Amino acid sequence: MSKRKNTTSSIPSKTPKHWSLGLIASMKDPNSIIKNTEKVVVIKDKYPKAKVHYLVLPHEEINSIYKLNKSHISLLEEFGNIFKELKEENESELRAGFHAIPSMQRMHMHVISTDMISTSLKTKIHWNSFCTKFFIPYDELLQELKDIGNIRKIPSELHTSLMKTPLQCNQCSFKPKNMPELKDHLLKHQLL
DNA sequence: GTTCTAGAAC
DNA sequence: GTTCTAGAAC
Repeated sequence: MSKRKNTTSSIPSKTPKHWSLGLIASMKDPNSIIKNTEKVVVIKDKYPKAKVHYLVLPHEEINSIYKLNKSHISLLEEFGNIFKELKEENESELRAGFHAIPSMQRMHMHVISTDMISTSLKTKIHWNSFCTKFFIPYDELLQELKDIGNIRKIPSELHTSLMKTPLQCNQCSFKPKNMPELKDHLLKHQLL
């Protein structure tokens, strides 16, 4: 047996060329897939920010919510049906929505429980991505698509200010001074 | 999006 | 001295 090291040229890499393509790879990974229908795939978020955290993605190559038009309304209604199914299958209270400025390619809807208890929840940006207006609820996105036929981008200064929003508990009026204090506080809500 | 870690904050 | 945040990653 040769102990020769594997070279990069001899290993077919499963790693995407760029991190922003990671979801497109996960859509094909049987270990990640929760549901797979004609129009959409549901996968587990690789770095869940709460006890329950799924992503719903279309098979259609829609890069982001900013590529949507009125022809996609029926697809979005399918997203709503999937959300309803997931709520029926889970004990936890779930929310569905989209990040105003997503980091990963392929349009995706987050379905996430309100507990926000997870070791992968680490930074203020993580928190503010789900607990400020940076998180666009499913119903609001669908309504905007029906009303004006597309999704309007948020101004970059609004993005900056949302990410700098002081920490605020999503379940009460408590304003933690840092992330460890917030995470400790969230555990107390879980006991009630 | 995450990881790593310098240096700010405590 | 330790905890915590925030910017670079070729």
